[in-house]
Amino acid sequence: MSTFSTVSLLPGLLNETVTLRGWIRAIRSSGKIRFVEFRDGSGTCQCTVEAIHPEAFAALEHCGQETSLAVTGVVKAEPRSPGGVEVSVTDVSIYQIAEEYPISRKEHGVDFLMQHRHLWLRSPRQEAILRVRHRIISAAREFFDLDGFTLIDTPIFQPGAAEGAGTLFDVDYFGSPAYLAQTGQLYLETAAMAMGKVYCFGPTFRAEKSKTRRHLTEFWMIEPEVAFYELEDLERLSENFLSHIVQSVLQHNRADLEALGRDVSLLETIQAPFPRLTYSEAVELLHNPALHEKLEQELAAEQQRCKELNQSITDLEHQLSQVSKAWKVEKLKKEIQELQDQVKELELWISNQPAHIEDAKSFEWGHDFGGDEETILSKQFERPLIVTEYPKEVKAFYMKENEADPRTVRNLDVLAPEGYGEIIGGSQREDDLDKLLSRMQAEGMDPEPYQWYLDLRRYGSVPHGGFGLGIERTVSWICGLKHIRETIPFPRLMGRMQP
RNA sequence: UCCAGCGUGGCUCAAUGGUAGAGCGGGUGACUGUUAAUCACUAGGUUGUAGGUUCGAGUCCUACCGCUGGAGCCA
Repeated sequence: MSTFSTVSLLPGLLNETVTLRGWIRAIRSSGKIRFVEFRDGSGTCQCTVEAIHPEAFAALEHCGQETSLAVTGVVKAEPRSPGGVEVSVTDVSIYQIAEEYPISRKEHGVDFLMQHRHLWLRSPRQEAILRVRHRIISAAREFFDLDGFTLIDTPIFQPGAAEGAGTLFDVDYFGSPAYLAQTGQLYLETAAMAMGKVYCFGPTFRAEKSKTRRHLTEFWMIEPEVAFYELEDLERLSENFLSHIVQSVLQHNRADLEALGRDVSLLETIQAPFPRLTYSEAVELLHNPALHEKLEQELAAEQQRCKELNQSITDLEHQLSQVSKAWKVEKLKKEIQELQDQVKELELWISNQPAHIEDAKSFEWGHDFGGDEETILSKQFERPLIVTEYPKEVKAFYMKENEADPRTVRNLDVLAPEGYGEIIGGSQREDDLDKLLSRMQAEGMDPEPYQWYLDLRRYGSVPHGGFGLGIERTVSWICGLKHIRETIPFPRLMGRMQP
């Protein structure tokens, strides 16, 4: 047999002899037959090796989890196999025998898994997330590519700050200071003046000391920038863009989402148009007594649910005291553990919520929304929420002033549903040279290093704008994850660089 | 940076201040349909580090280190 097949192709190869190359996810032995849970990156299938093939049978004698091997055998429809298909193996060729693979099929702690991230990636859950991540990225690029955008790569070493300087990673660039990119935007604006519709996709770096479930120090961002686009155009672009991504994932990765336990019905509603609020309307909503009442009711309902969960735990513990079979005890213990985790999460939410409600009531126009305000606002809608026209003071210098209300700028944030927070931030850009200069002056910025950027306002300035989508927060939302660390193969977090 | 919790075998966890244990994983053996297989046997420990209290410390106290959760910070 000179050609190789993959697990994903097996349903189309019934009764044919195939050779697969991959790894042992698990192996069980039952006297004269061995069952190999075989994975090759394209999928998982069960392989059986019977003692009537003595060489193949013996070859698997001492093979542990993650042993690499090639198997040859006949593909059979088999209802007793988990996937409905299995390979009846006649030949086995071992690449390498793996001994004592550290990640067992039982539960592990976060620290241990993060230290073994390079091996953790082989687990079914991580595979599913990686596939969804890939789909999100390819759908995002497909959306722009089909709409006449040109990909422009912007530099990662940058001479200065586009955002707050306190959050830049500085590097020594042959004796001169340089910084890792926080955004490709300024460069992308120049490219939009050349190509009209452009986007960049690359890693960005933030030195924020944020130790939360939604912050990475290195994350990937895809940023479109379009000449002649104004705020309303950006709103439409963002909702069509997100809808396309979500629908693409639903079309291609439904099995992955289900493996992750994602409530897919919540994603099916994600279609343009999205709800829109101006910042001022959002502040009014936060002050609305009807909202406060709704939040109070929600709090009471969750407190009730917490009580019910505690009751269930008590019931299970009672059952536990009457059960003696080892496997049943294990099962009950696990159920109890899961409920206890839920209660913990719920109690945390319940303890934070009164302060969040107070924050909403006392929120003053002019401040930026914190995570709690974002969560409250986004939870009032099933679809992502577009919030526009924030106060000038809390936003970046390059954002275009709003003519109708000069206290605000022509920007937009898109907040993901279910409390996943801001996934898109962007704006129409200030295209008037004098206004841009006076804005920079007001921020205490030296215009000298930005002359190249200011040239755009000197030579054929036009209205334009763009936004950035954070890939990892999008993955987190679409997969329904609790923590952003699982959204990227090798997360860089405050205080964690290994492996 | 602040607050809280946790550090016990490779992993996940037990252990009133009084002889450190279990499950999984590893090893050996049994079993021709397993699904986290099952059953029997077996090896594996300076309880994060350094001090202190005590007749006696995994357990109490102090400091440090590490991790987790949260707060703050944050296109």
